Amino acid sequence: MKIASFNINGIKARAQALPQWLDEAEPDVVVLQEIKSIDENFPREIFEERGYTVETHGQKSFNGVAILSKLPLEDVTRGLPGDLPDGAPDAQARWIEATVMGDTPIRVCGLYLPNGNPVEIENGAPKEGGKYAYKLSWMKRMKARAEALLALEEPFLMAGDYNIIPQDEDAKRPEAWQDDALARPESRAAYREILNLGFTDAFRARTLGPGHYSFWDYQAGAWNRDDGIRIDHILLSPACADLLRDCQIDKEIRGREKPSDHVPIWVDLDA
DNA sequence: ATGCCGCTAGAGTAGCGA
Repeated sequence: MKIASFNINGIKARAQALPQWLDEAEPDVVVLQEIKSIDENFPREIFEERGYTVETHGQKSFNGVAILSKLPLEDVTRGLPGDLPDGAPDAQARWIEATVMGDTPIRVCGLYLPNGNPVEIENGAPKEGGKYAYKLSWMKRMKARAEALLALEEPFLMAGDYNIIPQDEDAKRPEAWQDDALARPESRAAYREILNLGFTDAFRARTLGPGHYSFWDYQAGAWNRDDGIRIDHILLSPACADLLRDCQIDKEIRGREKPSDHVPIWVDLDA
């Protein structure tokens, strides 16, 4: 079973490039981020005519996640459990889950983790109500959700745009990112807290060393200089890691016409 | 030091987010 993650940076803008990649890569399941569309406006037909079931969790203008699947989906849920630190509900559409009913059912979580910039520190702590505090509090909620799913002892994975550069080797120019919300120590620590629950970074289970990226900024000729960062990840639960056959980043997509600034990452599971 | 892109509002550019 091939499961992919792709931050498409706007479904309308990717109406050509996304179906072209789908037809070539033929994933069974895809989690999408930044659909930037309300559910009613999502062009379901493009995917349904290719045999995909479509489940969206969108909002106006920003964010928005979705799951496409050629296999039946069960128990679809939308939104990351938990509220904002002040108790208000989280209005941002960044999380969707479904169980993919293949030979071995796999719970798939699609996520769009907050970017977190600008970093605002007040009295040595992330400023309350700021974007960086939101990112870190969201990661705490994600950790809680991961713990709840681990307790079920069933294979699952969490795939998406994590907006986290895990280590310096995951950036062409790590010094340029050291104070950024994607790489700051608090961000990396929160990511490791989740990882240390027992997850496997699927890509790093197969490929070591520098020079592997999933995002290249549109600005400053980043793609032409291969000035990228690895921020799209697929974390596997222990039972799911046992099923891993392969994990790849489809880098060449970035050099095509009207590309997203991210490229797809996928796993092949023996499931 | 810097080069972009997608979205919305609402009429040309401007602001936001990333």
